[in-house]
Amino acid sequence: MAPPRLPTAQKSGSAPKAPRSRIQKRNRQIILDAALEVFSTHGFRGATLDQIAAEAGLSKPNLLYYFDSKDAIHRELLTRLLDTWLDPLRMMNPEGDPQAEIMAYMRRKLELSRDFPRESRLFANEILQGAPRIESFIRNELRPLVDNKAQLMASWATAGKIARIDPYHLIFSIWALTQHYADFAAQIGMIRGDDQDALDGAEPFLNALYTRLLAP
Amino acid sequence: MAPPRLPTAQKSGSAPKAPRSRIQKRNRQIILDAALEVFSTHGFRGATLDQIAAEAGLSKPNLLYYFDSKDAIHRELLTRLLDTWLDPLRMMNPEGDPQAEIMAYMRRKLELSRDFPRESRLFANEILQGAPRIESFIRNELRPLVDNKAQLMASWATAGKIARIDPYHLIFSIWALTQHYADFAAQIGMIRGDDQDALDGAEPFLNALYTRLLAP
DNA sequence: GTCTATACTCTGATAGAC
DNA sequence: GTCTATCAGAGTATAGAC
Repeated sequence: MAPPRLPTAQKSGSAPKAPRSRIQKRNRQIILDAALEVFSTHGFRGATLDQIAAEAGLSKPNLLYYFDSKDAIHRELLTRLLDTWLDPLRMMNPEGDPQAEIMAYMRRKLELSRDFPRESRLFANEILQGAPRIESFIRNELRPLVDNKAQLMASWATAGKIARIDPYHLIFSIWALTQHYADFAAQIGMIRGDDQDALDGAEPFLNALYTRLLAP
Repeated sequence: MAPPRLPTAQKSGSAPKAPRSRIQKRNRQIILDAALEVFSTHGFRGATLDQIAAEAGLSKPNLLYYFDSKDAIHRELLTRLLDTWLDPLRMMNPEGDPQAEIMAYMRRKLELSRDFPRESRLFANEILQGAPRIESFIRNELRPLVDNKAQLMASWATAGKIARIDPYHLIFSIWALTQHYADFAAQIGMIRGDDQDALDGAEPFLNALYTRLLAP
């Protein structure tokens, strides 16, 4: 029951890495899995190589044989994460049915929280720290995309296809409501029980919420 | 323009502390302010006494003259925070108008995010780390209160005073939407600009959202 | 490729002069 | 009450045997 995994980042601009054997790939992946667990819980500075090594079942120097430094491990995780992070919003189709498109975006984000809660917490940790490592990503990639989709939603509102609500806050609300189930899972688990039930109830609730909010 | 401050925790059960001079109180408060800034950004383990000392304008040994340890500073901040954290939900009045009571709760939470964003991030950091230090608070204080108010809201729904929606997810949604503006302020600032505008638009949006959601 | 040993820095905390 | 000096432990990273 291994957790699903984000695709390997393959930025076309990055220099080609040295070829890696199967054992290389395998161990790098084991390390990244362990590091994701630790970084997403404690943040960059709060995490230690000892914890990651213990989680990975490898020795600390062995970690540093596969990655140049603690920072390099963290950077690799962030790169893979950001590569996928924008996909749900990118997929919003200007030609589709406005209400259905927004509902589908919300559901894609909720699925991301369900399938990749650790990645969501890794992202949350970065933002809480002031987003020092991903500021350029937010300004140069996320922001233009948000501006573009906000404009699209504004045009839908003007056309009477959806209610006249602030598109930026609509997007923020989708982020807040979906990511909350991953980022605050510990709290929700202590209140509602650690079963799936809590998350199972989220989808119908959010469906009802956005159905009512978007109706013109 | 000092930020507003949470009231000093005065648990009736705690042992009376030694009397403190004015300079004692003043410096302890300066340290707590600095520590709140650092802990809320980097989490407990990511924060260092050096950072806190620099932020407070005091020497590191001087910090430890006023507090027994790094942990003691952090614990004091959490205690003060939790003491206030439940107030908005506690104030929800079973005798009041259902829709108005829920809207008022949402607004009180939004005000808390506006006035105490660092405290919100301190709390978020704790939850992200799995809530190790506040687990008993969540299980023994927050959970019973949430159960109680959820039951109240369920009765309101049964009586046809509000829409038939899951009361737990309704509460979670209020937490997610209001705290998001404090916890993810860095991201919102990079997308919408660091002005007040972003937060100013939040209240009308959330008013519209919950007005539509709660209507029976 | 993996391990033990270790260098070196950072961090929490203490001692003791003033 | 506040500071300089310093210790002990933890943390990242490297050297070098195997």
